[in-house]
Amino acid sequence: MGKPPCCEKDEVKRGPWSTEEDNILIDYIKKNGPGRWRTLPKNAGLKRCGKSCRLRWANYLRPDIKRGRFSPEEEEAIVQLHSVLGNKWSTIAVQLPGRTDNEIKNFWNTHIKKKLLRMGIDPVTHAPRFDLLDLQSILALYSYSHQSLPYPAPLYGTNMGIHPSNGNFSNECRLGATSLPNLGNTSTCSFPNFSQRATDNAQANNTSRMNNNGCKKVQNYGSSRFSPSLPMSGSSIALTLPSATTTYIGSSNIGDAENTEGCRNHSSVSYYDYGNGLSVNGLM
DNA sequence: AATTGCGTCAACCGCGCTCAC
DNA sequence: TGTGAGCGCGGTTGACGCAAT
Repeated sequence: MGKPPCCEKDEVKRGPWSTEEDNILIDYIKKNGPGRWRTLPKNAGLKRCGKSCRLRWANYLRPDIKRGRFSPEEEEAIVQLHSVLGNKWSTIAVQLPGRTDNEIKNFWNTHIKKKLLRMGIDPVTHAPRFDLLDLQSILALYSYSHQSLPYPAPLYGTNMGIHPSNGNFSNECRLGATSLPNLGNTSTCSFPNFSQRATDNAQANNTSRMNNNGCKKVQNYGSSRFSPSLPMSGSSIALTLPSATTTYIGSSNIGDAENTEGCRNHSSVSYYDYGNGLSVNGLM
């Protein structure tokens, strides 16, 4: 025997809620508390399905709901939680006070999912997908020379950093870049929601490479003259750079992004030639 | 000014789980 | 133990507003 419908469809109002209906529901729940949704509409005098009442309360009328845009911190938290929990929106919502599962789900589907796809990251597995990448995005995937990335790599909102084993500045431009310099003239690279991982901060603090603003500088390589070949075979991509010039970032922008105290959360990076052959292994 | 395309998000739908009887 | 009510969850839809043409 199938489950009967929760309410007779021709006897209930559907569609957007009016202010009057909202007020009736709020007043009723203030007096009686939430719950008993099936009988609530009749008791409150609403021509709505109980399910609709519960949804309206849970996703919109509840007093503890935080409205407005998601902060970069919330966005990154959602991505990280999703990489562990998958589409468990209600579980994810527990970690984000004031946000509803529906709101997070919508934000994921309309913003984050598309963003990850643009970055060449599979929004389901959170693994890199080279078949999703355009050329510039592929160029964002590189590591130290001939060194495998520690996959599953940090896939989002990461940044230039310090080599995890020797503390030297990294030439690593991890996943998280949404754009690389246009091949040819431009020499900037944008990173959304730039944030330093705790481990990198700790290592960075051991260095003395600070700019005048007290912001950390990070060695990087880049590519106003970058014209690599992209042989793709098997499980690796090799990027070959044309020259072997090592330099530190001259701009303080990267320092701004790295510094967690007193520096702007700027997110642009200047690129300089670094040299050496770089490879990304263990992918695909 | 009108039309079209796209992004956003509130609301709906169906399924599955839990628990009381 | 079986059944059904109650509820929560995740997927999907569609109305609306804005930007581009």
